[in-house]
Amino acid sequence: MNFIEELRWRGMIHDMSPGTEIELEKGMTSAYIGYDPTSDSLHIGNLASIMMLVHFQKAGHKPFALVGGATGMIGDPSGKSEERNLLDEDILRHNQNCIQKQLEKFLDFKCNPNPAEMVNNYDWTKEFSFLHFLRDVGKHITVNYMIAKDSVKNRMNSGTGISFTEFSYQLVQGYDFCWLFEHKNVRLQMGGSDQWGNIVTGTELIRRKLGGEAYALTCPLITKADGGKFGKTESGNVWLDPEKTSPYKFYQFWLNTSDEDAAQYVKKFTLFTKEQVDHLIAEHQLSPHLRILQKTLAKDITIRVHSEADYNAALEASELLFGKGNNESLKKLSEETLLSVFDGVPRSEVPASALKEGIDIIDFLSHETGIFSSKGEARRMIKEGGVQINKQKVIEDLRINETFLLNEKYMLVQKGKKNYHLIIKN
RNA sequence: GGGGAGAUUCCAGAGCGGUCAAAUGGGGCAGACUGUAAAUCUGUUGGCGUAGCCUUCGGAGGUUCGAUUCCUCCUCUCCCCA
Repeated sequence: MNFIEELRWRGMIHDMSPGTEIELEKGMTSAYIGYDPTSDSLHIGNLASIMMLVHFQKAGHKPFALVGGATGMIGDPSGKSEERNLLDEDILRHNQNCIQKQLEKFLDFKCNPNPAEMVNNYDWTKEFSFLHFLRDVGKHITVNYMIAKDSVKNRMNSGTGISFTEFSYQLVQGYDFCWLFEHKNVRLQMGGSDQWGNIVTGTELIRRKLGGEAYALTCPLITKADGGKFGKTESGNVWLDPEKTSPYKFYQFWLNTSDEDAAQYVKKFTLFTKEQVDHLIAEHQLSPHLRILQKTLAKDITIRVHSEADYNAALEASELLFGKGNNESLKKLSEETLLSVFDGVPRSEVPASALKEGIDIIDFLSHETGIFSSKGEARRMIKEGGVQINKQKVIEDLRINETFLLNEKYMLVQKGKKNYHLIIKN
């Protein structure tokens, strides 16, 4: 199965320029995708494009990951319109290194003959003078052409307008493609469907400036069946960096996807073959309550992004918290397992002396630990049966003391079904 | 510059002198059901406490026994005519 066919059955093609498939059939081709280096970690919103590069490399082509040190400074009008800050070079390099480390989990940067390669457009942009840019790049593209782009048009019609800087964005990105075409023989740029306009400016620039033929391929935006935005939770982005999003939370994110979404995500985010995926979906439909799709999806992605050990820990934690876990099984845990299971769960400390005397449950849940922002809220939730300590529901006139401690040091407070809080005796 | 409308608890949006911590809907949170789902149903959604009290309805004053509701000024938003 070739690259395009592979993407096609996975539903990862939104649009591509004519001739792309023929070009790829000619032999090993190079393609690139750009990443924003404004953070030192990628998030799962980047996952679809990463997978495009993975499939690309697996099909025997050479993938390039570009970090947009230069473009990141300008701000792409296709996305949100907030002003961006200039990143200084040190941070930029740091972010680039972190991003490369994450990409190494997916792409092979060492294999032959098609190792992945990382580039930073800051390298060929930083010395580029304004005049030089106007003469060398701006001359080839008409303003009429640029204005016709949806991203620009929308902003021109809106009350806020568009700054010259952001207007120029497509030229800077287009120049990247041009540069890579010339110096790295890159023939194809890929990305999310929102990047189509920018990518095509690149192919246009290549045609006019270099007389070359380059191609564009985009994948659809990842959607959720309920219309919500993919990749966001109440607590923000889901990051690939375990420091920012713990493997447990990461695993939970995928486990909690809806049936429809899971079927879509298995195709897009795992490397299972078409037969395997069809089989999984069929199996899931036979017995949806087993949630085979979600479990397989969560396992596969967690292992690839983190590790087998992280997956096992996340699984263990999940079973303990949602499955057969009860007061007894909690008490049996060693301190080490306890801490690893609740890694990433919010914590607060309580002085040993207070526990010795005993604390009123309401004070304990509000002032003492900050789990609830007011006593009323704590009281209300207890009445509703929404508070558990060490997996046992609590009542209002309870006093918390040392007998509640696990391993003589910890206490697990649960607000509702999914919100855990680890209390540590200080 | 002239004329008009409005600013209410997370959002939308009622209230138009006491019965208003403030209708209703949405959202959030929780409970039941369940597959750690969806749908549905129920409860809850200022603080302290559970008698009641305290701080809230753009800001500052005023009228009144009493104001979210009336008056004055200020700030901001929107609409129409120039």
